[in-house]
Amino acid sequence: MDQPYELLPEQFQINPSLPIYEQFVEAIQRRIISGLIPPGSRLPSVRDLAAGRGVNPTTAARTYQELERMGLIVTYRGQGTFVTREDAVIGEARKVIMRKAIKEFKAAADTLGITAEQLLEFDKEDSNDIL
Amino acid sequence: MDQPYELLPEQFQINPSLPIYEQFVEAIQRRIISGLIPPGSRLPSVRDLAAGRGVNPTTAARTYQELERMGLIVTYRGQGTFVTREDAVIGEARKVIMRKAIKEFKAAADTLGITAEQLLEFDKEDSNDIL
Amino acid sequence: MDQPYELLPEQFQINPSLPIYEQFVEAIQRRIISGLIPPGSRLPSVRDLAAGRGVNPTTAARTYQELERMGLIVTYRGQGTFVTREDAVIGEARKVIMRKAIKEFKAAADTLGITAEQLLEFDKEDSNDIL
Amino acid sequence: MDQPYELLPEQFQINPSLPIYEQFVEAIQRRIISGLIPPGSRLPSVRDLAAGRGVNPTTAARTYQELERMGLIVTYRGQGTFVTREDAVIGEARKVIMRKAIKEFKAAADTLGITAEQLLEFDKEDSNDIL
DNA sequence: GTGGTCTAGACCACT
DNA sequence: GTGGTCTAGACCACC
Repeated sequence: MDQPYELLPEQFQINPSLPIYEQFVEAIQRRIISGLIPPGSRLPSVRDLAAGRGVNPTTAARTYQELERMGLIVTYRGQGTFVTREDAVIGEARKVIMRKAIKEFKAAADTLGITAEQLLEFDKEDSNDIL
Repeated sequence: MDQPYELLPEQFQINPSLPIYEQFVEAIQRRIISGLIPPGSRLPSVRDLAAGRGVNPTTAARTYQELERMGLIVTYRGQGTFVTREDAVIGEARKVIMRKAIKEFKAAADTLGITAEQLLEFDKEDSNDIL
Repeated sequence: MDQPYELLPEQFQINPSLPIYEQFVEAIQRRIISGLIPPGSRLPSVRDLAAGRGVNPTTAARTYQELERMGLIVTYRGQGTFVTREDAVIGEARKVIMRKAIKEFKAAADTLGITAEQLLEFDKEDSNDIL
Repeated sequence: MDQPYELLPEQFQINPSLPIYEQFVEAIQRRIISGLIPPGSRLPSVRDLAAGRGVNPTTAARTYQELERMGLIVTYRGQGTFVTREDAVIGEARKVIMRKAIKEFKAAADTLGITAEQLLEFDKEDSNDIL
C-alpha cells in the first residue's frame, strides 16, 4: 500500500459556507505538522483527491498550490507530490500555528477584560455548570 | 455629550479582504459585551455611522441588523437604535464568545499533540527566545 | 372615577419592531369588542394616552384616527372621544375578526396539508409531548 | 427537466405593501415544509429567480439568505443553493408554524371570550348564513 | 429625524 | 456559472 496514512480524516465534513480549499489546506497542514503524515510521504494525485472527496479538480489543485507555497509539500514533475523532508520548515510551521493560536486566544481574553489564564480557567467552571 | 463612548475604536482600520459589516459587527459586539458601551446606550444613526466611517449607509444598516438579530441591540422605529437592557442576553453572548475562543484554542493544542495549558506555557518561553 | 376600565392592559408591552399605533389599535379594538370597555365609555385624551404610555402624541392621535375609521369610536369636538353606542358596528367588527382568524387558521392548515380540525387537534398532542 | 417543481406558485402575486423578500421567504418556506419541494432539490439561481419574478438580484439573494439562516436551505459556494437534507430541521420548522398558527387562533378566540373550538364551529354556521 | 426596503449595477472569490 | 458584498441613490413608514 502506497499510503498507510489518510490525507484527510475519513469522516471529514466539508462546511459549505467556507472555501473548500481552505478547509483542506488547514486539515492537511495539521496532519503534517502533527506527524500523522510523515516527511517524504507521497500525496495522492490532484485527480484522486478530487475524486475521493467529490470536489472539483481545480479545488484540489488549489489546495496543493497553497501547501506548496507554505513549503510544506513539494511537487516533482512527473513523479508526484510529497511532504517536505525539511524538518525546519515543518517546525517553523508548527511555531507559526502556535503563535497564531495564542495570539487569538489572548486577543479574545483581552476583549473580555480578563487574562488568558482566567479564560482557560473559566472552561472548567463552565463544564461543571452544564453537569 | 450625547455619547460619552466611542462606537468603534478611534483607530479602527477596515480590512478590505473581509466583509466590512462583519468587522463592524464583531467590533461593536465586543464593546457591548465588555461593557464599554453600557446597556440602553443610543447608537449613532445608520447615516452617521456610515458617514463617519466612509461606508455606504446600507452597509451600516446591515451591521445593525445583524446585531439586532443577535439580540444585542434594539431599534425603536423612528427613534433610533439602542443597546439592549437585557443583561442576560449580553451575558449569554459573552459566554458564547468565551466558549468559542476556548474551543478553538483547545483544537489547536490538540492538533499539536499538547494540552491547552502547555500551549499557553509555550508562549512565555517563546517570548524569552525572541528577547 | 371617570374611567373604571383600563384602555390598555397595565402590563401592555410595546414591541419595538412593529408600528406602535397598530399595536394600540389592535389591543383597544379587542377590549371594545370583548366588552371590557363598554359602549359610550369616554376614552382618555390623546395627550393622556401618549403621556401614560410614553409615546409620541402623534402616535396616540393616529391610534384614535384608525379606530374612528373603523367606526368603533367617535369624537365629539370639544367633549372628547367615546366608544360607539351602535351595537351593530361592534357586532360587525366582532365578526370581521372572527372571519379573519378563521381564514388565517385554515390557510395555515391548508399549507401544511391538513384540515383546520387536525391542526387544532395537534395542539393537544403537542402539549403532552412537552410534559 | 431540471426542476420538476415550481419554486413559487405560478400565479404568485407580490403584495407591494409588504417586503418582497419576506413574501418570498414565507411562500418558499411553505413549499419546502409541505414537501412540494423535496429535500436536496436545487433551487433556481439568485439571478434566475430575480429575472423570473422581475425583482432585483439582491432581493432574491436576501430571500435565500433568510432561508439559509433558518436552516431550510444550504448554499454550496460556486455551485448553487439546495434544500437541506436534514429532515429534523424541516420537521421543526413545520412545528414552529403549527404552534404559531394555533397560538394566534387561540388568542383571537380568547379575545372574543370563546374557545378555539367554538370559533372554528362558528365558521360553519357563518357559511350557512351567507348562502 | 429614524430605520427599512428596493433598484441598478459593479466587483470579487469560489467551483 | 454560482453566491456574497458593496456602492449609489431613491422611496417609504414611523415617530
